[in-house]
Amino acid sequence: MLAALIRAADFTSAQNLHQRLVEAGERVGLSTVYRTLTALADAGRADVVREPGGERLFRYRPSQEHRHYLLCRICGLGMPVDAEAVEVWAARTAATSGYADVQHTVELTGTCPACAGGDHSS
Amino acid sequence: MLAALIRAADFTSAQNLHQRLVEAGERVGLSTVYRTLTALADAGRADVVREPGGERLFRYRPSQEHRHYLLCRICGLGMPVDAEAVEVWAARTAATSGYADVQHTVELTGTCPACAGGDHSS
DNA sequence: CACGCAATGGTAATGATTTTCATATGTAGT
DNA sequence: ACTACATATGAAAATCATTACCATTGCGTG
Repeated sequence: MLAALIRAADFTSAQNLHQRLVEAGERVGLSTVYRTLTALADAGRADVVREPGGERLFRYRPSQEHRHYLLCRICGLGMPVDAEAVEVWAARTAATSGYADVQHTVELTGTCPACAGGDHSS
Repeated sequence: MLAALIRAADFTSAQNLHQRLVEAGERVGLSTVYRTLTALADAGRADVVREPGGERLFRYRPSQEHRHYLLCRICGLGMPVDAEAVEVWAARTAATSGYADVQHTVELTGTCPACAGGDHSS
């Protein structure tokens, strides 16, 4: 199942992943998918973003570092972005705000070149 | 009902707002609350953030500009932050990414001075 | 082999949001 | 003033992802 998530290589919802596994013949329960995904996220080996609809999307992360992504609103293609500036800004804001233990969530969404310039209308 | 949202002065969930209205004697349906809140958000007169639990929180915004907030994880107190750096970064990232129509979501969460240094343990 | 223990999977419960639909409210036209 | 039509409203039902339960399975140990 970890294999499946890695194979997905992009942001996937628990529902979607489960469905794909079942269709692939894997005998796995929705509960287990959620459990594994949540565990992965807790362990810091998966990134989580929240879809407008409220659904949570997971993506396997081989490395240890904190990442941010730019997701295509049409096809869902996710692209890691360099968020150094945001990290710095977040740290500074945290420091000057008086708030403690500040965490941040940054999500970019757009239309990827393929979908944008694209001919999805033809 | 708009009055109630303004009176709240801080991030409030639709459910919460509705409950408060009903308790205040206002005869209003949950549907209307959602409708109004969504309309406000669409019209750009309300900010929306998403709670970890998946709940949507709304906050009235008098001004027209795009804002970002730092929310206290304990008491929910929201504090507008200067996100100029993020805006710039987002714009630049949008430009270099090849993605079109890039939007961004930035949420900071932390523990506000009152809750942090606080004596919530005594 | 019996026992315990943690992981699993199916199902029911939860909770927020959306949809539906019949009703009330209001407006314009006659 | 009265009817016709559009719009906003509220109650309840439908939806959907996620979580909680619980009986069952698989496995290692005594």
